[in-house]
Amino acid sequence: MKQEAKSATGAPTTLWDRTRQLASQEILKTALRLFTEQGYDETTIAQIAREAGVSQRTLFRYFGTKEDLLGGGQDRFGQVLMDTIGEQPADAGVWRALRAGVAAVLALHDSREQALERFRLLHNTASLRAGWLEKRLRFQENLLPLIETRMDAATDKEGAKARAVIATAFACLDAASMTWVANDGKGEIMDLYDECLAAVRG
Amino acid sequence: MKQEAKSATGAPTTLWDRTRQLASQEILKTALRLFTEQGYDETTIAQIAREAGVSQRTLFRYFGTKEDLLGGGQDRFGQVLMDTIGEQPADAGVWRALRAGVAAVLALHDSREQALERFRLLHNTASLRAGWLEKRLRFQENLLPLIETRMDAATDKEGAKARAVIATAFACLDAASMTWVANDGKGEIMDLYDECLAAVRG
DNA sequence: GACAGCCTGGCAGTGACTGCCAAACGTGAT
DNA sequence: ATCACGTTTGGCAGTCACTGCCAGGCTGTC
Repeated sequence: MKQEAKSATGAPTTLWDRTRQLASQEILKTALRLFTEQGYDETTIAQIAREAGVSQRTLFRYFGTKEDLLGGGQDRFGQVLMDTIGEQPADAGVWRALRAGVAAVLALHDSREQALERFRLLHNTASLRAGWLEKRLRFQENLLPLIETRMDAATDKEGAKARAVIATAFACLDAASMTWVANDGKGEIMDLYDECLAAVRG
Repeated sequence: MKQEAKSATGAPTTLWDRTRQLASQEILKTALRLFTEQGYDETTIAQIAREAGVSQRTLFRYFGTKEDLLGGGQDRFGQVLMDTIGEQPADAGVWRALRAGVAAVLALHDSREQALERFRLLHNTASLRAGWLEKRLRFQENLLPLIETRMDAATDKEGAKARAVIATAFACLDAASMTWVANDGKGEIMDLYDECLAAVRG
């Protein structure tokens, strides 16, 4: 726990760090391959560990849960979301701020293909969906204070309205990404998002 | 599989049916008690089975999963939702129809206290929340055709807008029930729902 | 080169959940 | 009352995700 890690320019990376990263990538790659090949539920941790060349115990040390093997940096999503929304000008409305956050998160994907593959897996696997929705709820809760300050906070007793607004934004993202996947990645998710939000807000 | 069960007036209920129902209720009662006493995650299936006087195997035959032990008839929720919305007059808008559905589901709870207890458990237990959200997503998907016909369906390629509208309604229900729980059951959920929807739709 | 520290693998255990099988029990006909 | 039949039940073993614990190996430091 000595915090030696140099952030950007990885000059003084120790061998450990490099090995760690290598193993991590290998595990992630193997997992994603097996998931898409045979499905999430049909792939066991034992199999991933075996094919990645590590022990189950080690795999669990890198990724605490099976879900974490998909969407490597889900925690990063939350961070980017918070940061982006926080950086929006104070006079930008809630909807504009939320839109910016959503766009920023979507921009995080490495490639269109990877994003499509992830979303497809996500929307077609019940167990994954559940986990994802849960994690997302936590993001929403973190966002609450940020959004509340952008609304007429005083009259609101317990943040019900702010919660509803945030949840609606995510609901539109959901609808948009689902439709995007159903159309095999045709068009832009953000366009769909805008359409959805327009349909909701009349 | 002889379909002998008489629907309403249970006159010709066999001993089997009665025993079944009794056991089912006993299990459900025990589970709810233990969940509220010591928490969902801290309660094991073994304990519930022991205290309810049945084997684990039997418990799993009655309720397929641990989650099913809470919210005994979650499937019924979906049914009532569909039925109610289907019965709304054709010229009622989507929002009115959805509101009626939400209200009908909320009216299904035995008592205010029970509803509060359930919601509290739900909102405070990550694993439960996940399962609930997942099940709800399936309801939403079932609702799609019903809502789509009430919107200008033709222009919509893949039901993105309908999905967004439905998800938004549930998002408001979420925000409302969360706030309701936070306020220890003060006020009416439907009032909060209306407030939330108003905040979203401007 | 030696000591300290992290990383790894293996092992045993927990908890939800499932398939299988034999025993117990309700049910309808004789 | 009894018998055959179908249902229900409990126990057992097994799978899978996941967690502590411990010994052994490799790395970094002095």
